[in-house]
Amino acid sequence: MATGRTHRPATRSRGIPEATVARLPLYLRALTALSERSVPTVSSEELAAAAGVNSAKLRKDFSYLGSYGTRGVGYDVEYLVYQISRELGLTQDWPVVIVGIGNLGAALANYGGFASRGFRVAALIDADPAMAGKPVAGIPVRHSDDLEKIIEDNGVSIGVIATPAGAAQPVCDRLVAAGVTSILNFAPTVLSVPDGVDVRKVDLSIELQILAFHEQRKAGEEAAAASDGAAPVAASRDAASADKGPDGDVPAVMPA
Amino acid sequence: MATGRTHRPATRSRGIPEATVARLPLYLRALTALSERSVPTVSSEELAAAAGVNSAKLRKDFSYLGSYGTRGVGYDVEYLVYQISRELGLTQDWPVVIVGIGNLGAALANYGGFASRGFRVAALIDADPAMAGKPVAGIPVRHSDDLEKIIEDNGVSIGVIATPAGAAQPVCDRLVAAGVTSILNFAPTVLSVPDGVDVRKVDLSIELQILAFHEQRKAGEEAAAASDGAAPVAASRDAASADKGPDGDVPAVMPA
DNA sequence: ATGTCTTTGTGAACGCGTGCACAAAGATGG
DNA sequence: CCATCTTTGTGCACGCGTTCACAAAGACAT
Repeated sequence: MATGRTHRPATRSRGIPEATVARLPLYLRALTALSERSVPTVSSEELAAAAGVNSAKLRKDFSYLGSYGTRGVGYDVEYLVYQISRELGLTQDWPVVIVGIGNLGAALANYGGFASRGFRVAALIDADPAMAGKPVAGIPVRHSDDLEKIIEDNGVSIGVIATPAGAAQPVCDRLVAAGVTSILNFAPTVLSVPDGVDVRKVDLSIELQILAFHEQRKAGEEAAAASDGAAPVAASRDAASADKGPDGDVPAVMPA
Repeated sequence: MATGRTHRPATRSRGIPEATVARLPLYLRALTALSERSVPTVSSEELAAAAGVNSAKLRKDFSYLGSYGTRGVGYDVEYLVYQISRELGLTQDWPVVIVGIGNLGAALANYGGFASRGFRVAALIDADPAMAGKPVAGIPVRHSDDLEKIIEDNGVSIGVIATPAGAAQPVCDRLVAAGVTSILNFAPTVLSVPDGVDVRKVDLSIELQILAFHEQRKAGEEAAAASDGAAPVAASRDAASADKGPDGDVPAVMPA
């Protein structure tokens, strides 16, 4: 049990590095698990292992929040859960709208982790009139004509876009015009937004392509040194395609 | 934005920086759009705008691949599409398995962008016997008993985990043991894998929490304009959170 | 009280990624 | 062939993030 604390209100709490912010939810998840197991305190080493990061990094991350640990003991789990929750803004309620109730949108609406931590699905919105009124995850779908009104009535500041690529930018513009200032974009498009609006994107296709790159590299390393210079452009494809066979998909354009 | 993770010290991917690799799919998408509009060449400035990045960054990224541009003109679109595709390993076919066919898994299976670029859903796998044989996105679901056999028969090296959190690590272990070396994890858990296996994670909850942090910060800055003047910068955070109104689930541990 | 032992918090060094700014390369026109 | 103009490719400097390593802080035993 943690004892006497001389915690000052963290004089430098402004300016938490972005990389640290991105890890706070990870720590919070690990801490919540510990809390449910009624673990009173945890060391940076243990918590770091649970969160899958380096312990020095974790300690430095926490140092941006303040001095919340006790030397020789570790961190009080409950206290830290609260501090991180507060820092992330999870002690308040965030109404969220999901726009585009297709396969993905429906899956997101059903996602349990949504409501678990301060986020509340205020409305599901779709452009298809046939969807209107139909309940998804227990919430009736609203037509996109009502988008602005829904945003305003519920004080929504976070929007999730799960529309097809072509509809994403128009939807985004409407969301922003209606007052949304944070957007989570699942559509495979680059959104352009005015200053002051945050956009984060989740892109399955990009993630897979990054994995494919590393996968190819691994395969190429095993298959000995297939020297692949930059100059011999034409037939450098033999590198790692042993079982490839013909593919008629290669662009014929090959400038000299 | 999805956050990539788990990189061992040796991240020298033939000299291409990780940050560059992560942007290549973005360039590829923009280039494909240009290609479909039969645009023959594009300048770094134009392409950068389309991809939502800085033009200097784009040129530096391309410089890691080689000298594929023509000064005074720009880049040949078709040629660049091919070069990037090859670099990312998209000129070959990547069989992929999706494990966990719930709401999310089904949505992923239906996702069009999957097959569009070298990725082929080799199998859908679920632990629920009632799901077995049932077609999802035109593909019959297989039971997880057959996981190892499916991996081996199809030469799968990329696995997608869309199971509940509790099942993710065991599934991951089985995938890795069966030969999978790249994993895309949608379950809200930190996966531990042996060296040589790449893991990328996509976590809706984390993305929302990051947005919430920035959202709270924006709200706090507006309120700071009408500040009382007692504690202008640092301690205003405590005051700001105190005015968040009643929220019932604050941990009791609240040291003064 | 004093010493020992554990663990935090952080100064400092290092490496990666970004953006600037410009010389070199090549196209284009006369 | 020469001059001019456009755009690439990159050297360089800077800032952020990571990691190391250790002094300081506190718990705990004697």
